[in-house]
Amino acid sequence: MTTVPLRKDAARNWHRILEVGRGLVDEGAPIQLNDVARAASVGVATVYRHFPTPEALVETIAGPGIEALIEHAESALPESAPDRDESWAALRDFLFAGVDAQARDASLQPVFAAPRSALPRTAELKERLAARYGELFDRARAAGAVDPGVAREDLVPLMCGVIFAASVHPTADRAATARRYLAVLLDGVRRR
Amino acid sequence: MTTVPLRKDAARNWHRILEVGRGLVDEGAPIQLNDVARAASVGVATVYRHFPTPEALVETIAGPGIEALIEHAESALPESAPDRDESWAALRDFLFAGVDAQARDASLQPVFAAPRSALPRTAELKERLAARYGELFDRARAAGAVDPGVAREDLVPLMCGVIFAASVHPTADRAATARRYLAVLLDGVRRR
DNA sequence: GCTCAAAGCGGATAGTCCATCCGCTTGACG
DNA sequence: CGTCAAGCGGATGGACTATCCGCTTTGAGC
Repeated sequence: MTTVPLRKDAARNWHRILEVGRGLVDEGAPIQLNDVARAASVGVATVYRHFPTPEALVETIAGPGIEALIEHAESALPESAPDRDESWAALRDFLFAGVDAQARDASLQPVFAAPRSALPRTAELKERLAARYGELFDRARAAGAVDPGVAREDLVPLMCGVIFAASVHPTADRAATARRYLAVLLDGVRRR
Repeated sequence: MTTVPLRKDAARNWHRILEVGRGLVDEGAPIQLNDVARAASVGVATVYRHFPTPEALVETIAGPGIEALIEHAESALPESAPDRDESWAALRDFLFAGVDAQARDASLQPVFAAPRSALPRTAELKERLAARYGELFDRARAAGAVDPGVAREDLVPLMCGVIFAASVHPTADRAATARRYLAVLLDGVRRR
């Protein structure tokens, strides 16, 4: 992955495109690369060169958000202490953080929900995040805090499901609904 | 809603179109009305006349599935007896039935997940179904079997979320995963 | 500061897909 | 059988996608 540094103009355009893309994502608009080009005052080909598909653009937009989640997870992990309640609390907090992030940043949802193969650029990031979540999960599970019917691989799907469910509910505040649903779900995930 | 009966040829075409549409839905293909027309040996305009959008076609395809769920619910409801465990079991069984149906019939998912306003044709059916689920829910709730943080209006979103989560999970058997997730979720919904 | 190779640019345009319109056909009914 | 409205079909304009290629800009080397 040794990338030659971009030429000055190319870097400028890259940022402009990303900015426009971020704006579109935030307002929930569908991403059409020709429109992005016009809005960024850039040729169509320039957009397509940097981002061959809308998904590639969204992926790149989502990058920082994923990294933030990873850092969040890493900063809190090392304090070990596999006490049952603590390990559960740590897992729960990160799931809430993940749901909050997805509710806040619309670029995350499609990236998390997409199959691994569809997102070459973020595959490695997702891997790292999954590994962090997995560690938290394993600790909680080892401490006996988790229902044995739930596995590591279920965490991301379940988080996506929570966000999706909240977006189906015809409510103004999607984030609050998502938190509520996650709370209910976690009552089921927690072992009794 | 007094509809003039269709002319013989129109009815024939209508069925052909629906059949083709059902096939496409079953194989998970995206629905393009021009393709449907060709596959049904029918003019494009004929398809558009019956179904102005792909959603309208899916809606109609989903109709019988929704009706089956309604009947299922109605046939079991009247036996009243608001005993706590029984009312919970009835609610649970119908949620499982709903999830199973969605896993089996791909046309249901978009219809359930769509906002009321987007689906003029099925709005009334969805209403009826929601009313049935609502009754089951209210009975269970009145019997104290349900977590007070969950409301009637949450049932459909949560079911959609379960299906969505299962479809994110990279597994062969989506139906089984969905059932598993629903079981976990219901552990959280049930009052302890 | 000048030169020049190559990295990068942009927009014209060919390829697709979508949905409407309108002249023709067919079924219903007396 | 004749009438005529309901219904048919596909040609076609409009929108969107993505590529190609001739031109411009950059920056490394002198």
